[in-house]
Amino acid sequence: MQFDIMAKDAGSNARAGRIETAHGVIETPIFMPVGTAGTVKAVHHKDLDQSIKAQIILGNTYHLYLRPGLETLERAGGLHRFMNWNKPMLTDSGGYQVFSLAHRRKLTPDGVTFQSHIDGSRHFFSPEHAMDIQRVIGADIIMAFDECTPYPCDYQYAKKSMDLTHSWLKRCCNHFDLGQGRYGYDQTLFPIVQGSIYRDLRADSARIVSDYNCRGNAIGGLSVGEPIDKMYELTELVCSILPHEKPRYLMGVGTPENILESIALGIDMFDCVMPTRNARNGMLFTSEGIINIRNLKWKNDFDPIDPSGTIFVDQHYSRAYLRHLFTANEMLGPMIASLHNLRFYLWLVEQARAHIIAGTFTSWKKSMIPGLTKRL
RNA sequence: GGGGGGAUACCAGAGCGGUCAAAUGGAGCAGACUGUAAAUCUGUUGGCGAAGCCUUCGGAGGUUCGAAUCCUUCUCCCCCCA
Repeated sequence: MQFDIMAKDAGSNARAGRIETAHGVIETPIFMPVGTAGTVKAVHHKDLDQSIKAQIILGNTYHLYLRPGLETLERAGGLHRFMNWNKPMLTDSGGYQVFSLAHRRKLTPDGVTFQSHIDGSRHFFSPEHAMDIQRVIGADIIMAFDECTPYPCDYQYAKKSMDLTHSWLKRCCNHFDLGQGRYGYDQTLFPIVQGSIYRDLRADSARIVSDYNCRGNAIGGLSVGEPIDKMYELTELVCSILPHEKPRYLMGVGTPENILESIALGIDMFDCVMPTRNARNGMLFTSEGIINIRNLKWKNDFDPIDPSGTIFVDQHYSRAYLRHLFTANEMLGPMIASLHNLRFYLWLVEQARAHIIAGTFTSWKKSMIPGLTKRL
């Protein structure tokens, strides 16, 4: 994997770059649709590729390990071939499940025992195991196994959690270096900065992570309920410490506004379930404002879903029709909304990139924010 | 023609003398959702309001301190036998 910075914004820390992987190029800043279980929910790969223009998608170690399981993934020749997605892919390590499935896992210095949300069976994940599983899945970029620190969190626990993540990072790197890609192409490991909302912890973590000299770095443990200003403050701090010549990935973020603000702070990569999950729940993001398509006000609105939208569904279907699909619980509704939201997110980062290159990013961002946060 | 059952909020449907503005579903309306246990979850649905007050359980009348609940009658619906 290689990263090149093509342009830097004058008025902020935003940059436009290019990541080259074995499965193709990613132009940054980029948003990565989340495909937890080997599918970006409700979206065909053809649409993901040609209409949404996704450049890289996510998979999840924990979910794929449980289903379909390693044997099937290995026999298939890895997740790329299993799901027939030939572009770049990234897998999360299961570190987020340490947080989101906190009530059904047991954490020890050695690793985490999860109780499956599917059948209740118990499975032990160590940092080494997380590396092995991600080797079998075969994503181009894989993530270190961490504890996504919960919020709120007192200083003592935040420190302990961060130290644990660091000790696991060492084990991840050691184990990762011993292995190799099993399908004939290289994989890259990204470490993850933790430290909750504490500036000194975040700074320590950023320095420690930087020292591993990986080819890209991630910031985790944010957007877990802390005030948004805190998230920006800590992102800015961590970006100032992480190496500038390597891609920075802000995990789990966020709203369209969060993404533009974080690009300005120096983030290159994002992922979030928001465009897909919220789409399935009837929320559409547009440059003019946020639409809750189930609301009565759209019942007889026969205008296109998003007149300035850049995917076929935006002009092809009316708001009234989409509302009808949601009201009637028709599966086409969530499908259309998912196509719309993902294209909007990809369009947004494409625009950000173009404006960084053109030198107009800061003013463009300022002009965009009101429309991104307004409720229609 | 004879016998029986029933009418409850938008719909379906509990309740069968005070703890009932009335269970529970559905539908409706609104909100939430940030490295996906999520096509999920939460709130709300007689009227005005902060507690509280006011009008409701097919219509009319009655019994009672008190009625959605008991009695009389009217209207309408369903079932069975001829």
